[in-house]
Amino acid sequence: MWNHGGMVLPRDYTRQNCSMARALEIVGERWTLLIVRDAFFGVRRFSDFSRHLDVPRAVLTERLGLLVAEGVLEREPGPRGGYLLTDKGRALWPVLRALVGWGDEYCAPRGPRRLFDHAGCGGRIDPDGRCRDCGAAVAAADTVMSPGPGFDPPVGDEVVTAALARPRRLLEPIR
Amino acid sequence: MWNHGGMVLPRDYTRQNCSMARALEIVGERWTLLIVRDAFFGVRRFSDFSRHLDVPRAVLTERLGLLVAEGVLEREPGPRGGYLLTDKGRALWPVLRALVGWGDEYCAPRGPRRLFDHAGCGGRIDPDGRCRDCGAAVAAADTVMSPGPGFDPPVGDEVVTAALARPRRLLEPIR
DNA sequence: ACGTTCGGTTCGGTCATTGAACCGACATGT
DNA sequence: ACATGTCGGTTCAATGACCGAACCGAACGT
Repeated sequence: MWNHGGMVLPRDYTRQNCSMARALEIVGERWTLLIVRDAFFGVRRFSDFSRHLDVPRAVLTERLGLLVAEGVLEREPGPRGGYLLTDKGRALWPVLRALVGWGDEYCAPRGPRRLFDHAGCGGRIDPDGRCRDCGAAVAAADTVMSPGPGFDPPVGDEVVTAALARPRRLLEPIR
Repeated sequence: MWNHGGMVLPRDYTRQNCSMARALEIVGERWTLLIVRDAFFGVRRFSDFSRHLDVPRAVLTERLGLLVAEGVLEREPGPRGGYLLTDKGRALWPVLRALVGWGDEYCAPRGPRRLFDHAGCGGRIDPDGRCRDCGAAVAAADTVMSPGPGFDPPVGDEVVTAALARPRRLLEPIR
């Protein structure tokens, strides 16, 4: 393995002299952003990430460890504590929102799969993160996510999949 | 190889029922977002991407081919035509801006490496893409990028690296 | 005409990812 | 007490992706 605890110049985006390259060293690997997305959706436990994402558990172990080491997630105290987003992790919300917005516009012929509304006033949230009604920049914690027209009803009976089929406030734990 | 020209359900983020997973199928692989970033910076030619990113040329060939196949880039006509961002590609700018903003805030102790200003009125552009002075949402084509306090002066003498050390308007070709 | 650059392709070695099996600690049921 | 299941991982062999270097024909510079 390449990193974990040692020096923190992994891959070799290093020479790029660009903050995006640094950011991608942390969240640019396969599965990582999907793990962070699930954390925004309220997933906190190893087994829930594993079942919902269907990622190999060895990879999940490595990614969660890296995200904790980089300060994106933190471990809940206790023997079987979950993984929670830190401030640094919650600051990734604009990145995820922008990616979802792009995917909705160009990769979702039946329209958005998930809609994001401002919990305060109920207005739809624009692609750039502003409430269409009150104009405020809306944080993840004030965002309510509901299934959109492109949403496919889930087939499995997992707790996580089922929970995401109903309107939910972001960051609220699923269990 | 897994895709290229055939059906378009590569990897297996497929079951995720989320536009972000679809987006990551296109731009989530190693190097891809850095290639797109360079395209915003005005890079158009295979050899310039290759030199500036120091990516293996076989990988660059594959990534450029995939981005063209997905409609993010298009090929300039002619024998040695460059790679240009399409509308779909230019729509990725908010994603890159958000990533750069996050990296600047959490991975750049000496401050931002690149500053983004509104070409119209000269105001700094906020992390969410608005001009601090005039309040408008600024498109990439109206953005001027300059070196910031965290910028390290380049060592090499490549055309691309040298060009990025001076203020430049995004999407303007480097040569 | 000649060397150089461009835009790749091919190749072997290395590294990462995958799916499956395995594991101890803990909880639950009977 | 005992069995059975869940949780949070680790280990392993096989596959796939990536890397660096070499090679190649077509276009360009002079």
